[in-house]
Amino acid sequence: MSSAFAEFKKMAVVNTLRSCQLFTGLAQSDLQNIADVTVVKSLAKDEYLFHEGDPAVGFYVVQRGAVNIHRVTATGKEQVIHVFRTGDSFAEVALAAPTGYPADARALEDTQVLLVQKDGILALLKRQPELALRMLGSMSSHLRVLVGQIEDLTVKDVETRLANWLVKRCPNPQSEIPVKIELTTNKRVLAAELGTVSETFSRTLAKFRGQKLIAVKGKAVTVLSPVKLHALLKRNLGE
Amino acid sequence: MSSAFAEFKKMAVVNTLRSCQLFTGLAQSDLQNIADVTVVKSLAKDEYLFHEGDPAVGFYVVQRGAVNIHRVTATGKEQVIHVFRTGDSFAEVALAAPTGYPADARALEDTQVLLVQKDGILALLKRQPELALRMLGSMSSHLRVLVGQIEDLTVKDVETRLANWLVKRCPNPQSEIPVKIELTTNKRVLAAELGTVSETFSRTLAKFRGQKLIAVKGKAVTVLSPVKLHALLKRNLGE
DNA sequence: AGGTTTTATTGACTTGGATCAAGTCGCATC
DNA sequence: GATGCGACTTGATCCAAGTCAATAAAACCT
Repeated sequence: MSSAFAEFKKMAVVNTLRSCQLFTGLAQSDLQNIADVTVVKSLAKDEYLFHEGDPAVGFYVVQRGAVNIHRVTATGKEQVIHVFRTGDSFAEVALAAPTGYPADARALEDTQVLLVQKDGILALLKRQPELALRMLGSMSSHLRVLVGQIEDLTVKDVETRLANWLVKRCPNPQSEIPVKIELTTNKRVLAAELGTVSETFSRTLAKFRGQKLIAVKGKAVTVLSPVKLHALLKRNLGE
Repeated sequence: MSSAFAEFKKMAVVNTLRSCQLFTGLAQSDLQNIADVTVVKSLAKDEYLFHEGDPAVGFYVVQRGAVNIHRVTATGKEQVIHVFRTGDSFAEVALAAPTGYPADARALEDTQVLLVQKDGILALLKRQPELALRMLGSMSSHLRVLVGQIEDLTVKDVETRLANWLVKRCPNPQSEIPVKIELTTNKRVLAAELGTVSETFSRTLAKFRGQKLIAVKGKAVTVLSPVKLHALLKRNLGE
């Protein structure tokens, strides 16, 4: 029975792996090989997955929930680097690192992640150069995100960052049709993701509300006119 | 003769590759294979190597000089992401990316770089999984730098960033012995590297000068007491 | 329902650092 | 040595956004 149950669990893992960007298009046999070196981890809300400096045991794929990657400074301030959600992979940096993880990881809600274990996947990579290229690709896209974020934090103001965030979530930024966006986290976390504090976030929402660009009702933000918000964004970036 | 000359050039390339962090410990034959897919590029001061969005033809190793990686915003402001110098590799992101380069690259002085061509190195990586792992390692260290930089930009003020920059350049931060640091670029570029403008940079130097922590004479900055500067740094980070 | 805690909003105040505007120094070229 | 130009310094001003503080509004209990 234990074996049948194990088979079942492995299938579930394979399915999650397949849905992950990093592994799309891989052959079933490859996915099964990866599943063999993978373990499932459950995290309660606010539980830490790892801390900065912890020895790197592998990288992760989010199966359910959300994981906040951040750094804590000596002053106790928390700088959010990224929030990863279902289907995202993170901490690939672990594979190549002689040192530990470069940041902290904490579950924002009840979460399940797959830990793809370092030793196992490294052995696999040696036999599967294609897979190694994929990992390179995944890390490069994370690099891009970071590069973009550095630009964000230094040159754009909060208004621009929020406008950008909202526009990104509109199916068609050229449209006149209102778009309702349901916030998946509380506003303090969202503010941190945008590199600011909740008060400033609140004020900026209020400003947009005053300009009739959005309407807010609890956790639901409605972009009244995507095209107008998009215009404001372009204006802010433009000159 | 042409063949003998080509051999000589290849040897020079191999030597540069070997001195690059990314390739340390590789077998001579591997290096030669890489050299075969590499071309040398010379850049005059201020010449651009590539622009954001340019199709990625490969990644680079600095043989001589310095390359400034930056982004230019719509407003014309330039945010320095990193300055790479002799022996550094950069734009490895090119290998895995379907899109173009994510930033601009410009020579800060007369510079020579090696272009490791995408197609060639990819074919090589497929045959040499070990090499792929090394590249993963290199990218991960870049990722770490970026993560650190995000923290720097958001959490630390200019005074702290400059103190950190200076302390890093002291052989022994605990020492009482003055250390003379020769600036390799003009102060505007240096200010940009630290995420600020030349005026603020100037003021901060002046502040340190007032506290007798440093002495400035042209392009020579002397840290009068590394241990005192280090103490200030710790104090700033501490609380 | 009523009380308690968490989360959001708004106002008043403060500040780091960017920007604008004068200088000043260094040094190359005629 | 004059002149002119870029690099640097210093002063004055302004603004975005963080902090502190006081509600207000939800969410969560028994």
